[in-house]
Amino acid sequence: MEHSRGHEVADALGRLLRRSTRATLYAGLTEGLGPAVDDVTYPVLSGLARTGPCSAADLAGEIGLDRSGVSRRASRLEAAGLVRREPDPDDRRAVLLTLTDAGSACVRELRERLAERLESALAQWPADEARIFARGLRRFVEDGPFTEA
Amino acid sequence: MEHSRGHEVADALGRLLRRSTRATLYAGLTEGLGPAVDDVTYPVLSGLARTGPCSAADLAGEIGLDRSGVSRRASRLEAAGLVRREPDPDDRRAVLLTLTDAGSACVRELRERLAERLESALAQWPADEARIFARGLRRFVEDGPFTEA
DNA sequence: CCCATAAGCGTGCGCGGCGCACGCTAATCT
DNA sequence: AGATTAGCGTGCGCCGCGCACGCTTATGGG
Repeated sequence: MEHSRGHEVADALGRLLRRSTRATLYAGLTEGLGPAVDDVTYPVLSGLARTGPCSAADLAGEIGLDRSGVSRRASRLEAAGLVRREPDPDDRRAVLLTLTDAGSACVRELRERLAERLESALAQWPADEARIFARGLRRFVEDGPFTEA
Repeated sequence: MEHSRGHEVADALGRLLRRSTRATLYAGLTEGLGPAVDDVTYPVLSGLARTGPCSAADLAGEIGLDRSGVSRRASRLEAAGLVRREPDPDDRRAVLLTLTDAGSACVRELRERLAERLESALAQWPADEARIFARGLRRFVEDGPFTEA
């Protein structure tokens, strides 16, 4: 078949990922939140909000880059008062990255803004189609071709 | 509402984009196709296949990065015989990037591999859900929050 | 109990891609 | 015809990334 489902998804997915680097979706999203929070540091905040207090190594595995990068980004966020480094009570080598209250508020604000954009993008869709798409996207990410590297 | 549709999509989308950089989806995809074709040059090939012969500037707009980057990537692909630079017959300043036969074959192979991966990921879904998801994703990318930068 | 090995962390370093800006050629406008 | 504009390739500086090193601390074996 000329246009299988796989091809269709592959095509759309490729364009999606490509466009995302252009960052029309994230453009200006971090406006007014200080220079420390941008599209580079955002994954750390977001991931940290998802996992809770967490070592840099574990967080790196979660968001998919090197431990060193996470550590550096965390340092930037720490300087801005959005992330705190706490000693792990169970292991004196380890350091737990934690969101401060300001950090939590920041990620909440960002998620709100992003959700708003997406909401408006989906607003014109047929309701059940939007519902299935949202569910499908979640399922695709969780059970999809990303399981393990 | 605590978990609006927008939040759901935002969450899944963020994880998707983050995971994609980790490239579990694209990992090993370009195996055996020579050193010139990788996840960096792939967008140029893919975009070129979509647009047909095209200037570097236009292609840059299409895939969302700087003209210079496209030009450099094209040079790599040109050296590998996958892309050819042709003078634009209508404008002697302009240069049209074109896929060679080998380039076309290469992008066809890549799309095939990627589609295969996605197909198998979607295979276990309820059929109509997969269908709606695929349609939705396409719609989301084309009409969605990416229109214009 | 003590020493060797391993785990966790931060950081210096080299690599590579990206965007800006320059110089050049060719088209367009007055 | 001269001036301005558009299109192209490329040199340059910047920044993020992954590797590897040194340090501290936990763990396991003699």
